Amino acid sequence: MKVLAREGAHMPGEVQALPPSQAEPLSASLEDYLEAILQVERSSRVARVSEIADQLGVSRPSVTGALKLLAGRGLVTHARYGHVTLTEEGFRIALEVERRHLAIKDFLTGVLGIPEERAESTACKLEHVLEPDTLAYFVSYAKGRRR
Amino acid sequence: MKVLAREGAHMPGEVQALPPSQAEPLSASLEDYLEAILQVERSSRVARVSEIADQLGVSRPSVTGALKLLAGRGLVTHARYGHVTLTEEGFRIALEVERRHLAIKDFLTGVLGIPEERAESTACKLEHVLEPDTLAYFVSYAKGRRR
DNA sequence: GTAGGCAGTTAGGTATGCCTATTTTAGTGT
DNA sequence: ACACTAAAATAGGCATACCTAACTGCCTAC
Repeated sequence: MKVLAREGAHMPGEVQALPPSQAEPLSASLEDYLEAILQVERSSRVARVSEIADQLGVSRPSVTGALKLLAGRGLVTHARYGHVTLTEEGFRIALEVERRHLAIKDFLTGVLGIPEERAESTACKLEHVLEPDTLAYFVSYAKGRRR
Repeated sequence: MKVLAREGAHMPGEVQALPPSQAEPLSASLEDYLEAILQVERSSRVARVSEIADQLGVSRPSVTGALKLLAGRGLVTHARYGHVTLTEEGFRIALEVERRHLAIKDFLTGVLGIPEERAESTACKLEHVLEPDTLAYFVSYAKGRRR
């Protein structure tokens, strides 16, 4: 019973000189940063490093580092000592992540009856783990049940 | 809207001179190793490093490394160049992990109708993410539905 | 009894993601 | 104008979890 290779596995076979500008899926962590930036933008108009840090419960240097990666992929704009802005593409992805998050949370509260707060934190984790078409099963089950 | 601190966060506040022999929850990865060892033990009587490596799709050195950690926590017995055996405690945990895995898989296939193979790989990921009492909601929902 | 071969270990390295401590910068108040 | 402060960036580290390459030890076949 052979199990699939791990996600994080290091595959030096096909070397990839350039940084993963596009393509290559975002890590769970970077998705979280995008989602957090979206939320901070909404509540504060402009996103600043410290707000993002507070939102995610990480240190500011961690945010700075993540922003560098996201900027490298063209998902955020971020001038030194300046504000953080989602690019069009970054915004699109952030919305997508948020959509998944809400769908999962709805399932957990609506179908399973898990309390709000627990559903929230669980959704945070599930949203990075469920493949899109797997998530679709959750969504359509919830929908069928509502009908 | 403050989010909880990340799981992997480095918390040097309370220093911990000794290695995490007991206490401290196992990482997802180490749980996977325990589960894999259990399965290999069942199919081969004795677990060997290469079988565990094959089972998980990782290299042999990765297994050796993980075994060192698990042995340090008293969860496996592992003589250099010898067989790997789960201790009583390791066995208990491995069973628990497997139980969670199966419960999740049952939910995915039985309730949501997700196909076997996809349910299997999804369960692998969910099993490390769902808190015990959250999992209980999944289980009891499936049960209520069966009735 | 010894030579190979293969399982297993060690050595060393990469990637991610986080941290603290320290420095730099920009904006503000006087 | 300039000093101060608070935010942000660097520098340097640690933990986890992988990898490849190279070495070691065991066991078997001759």
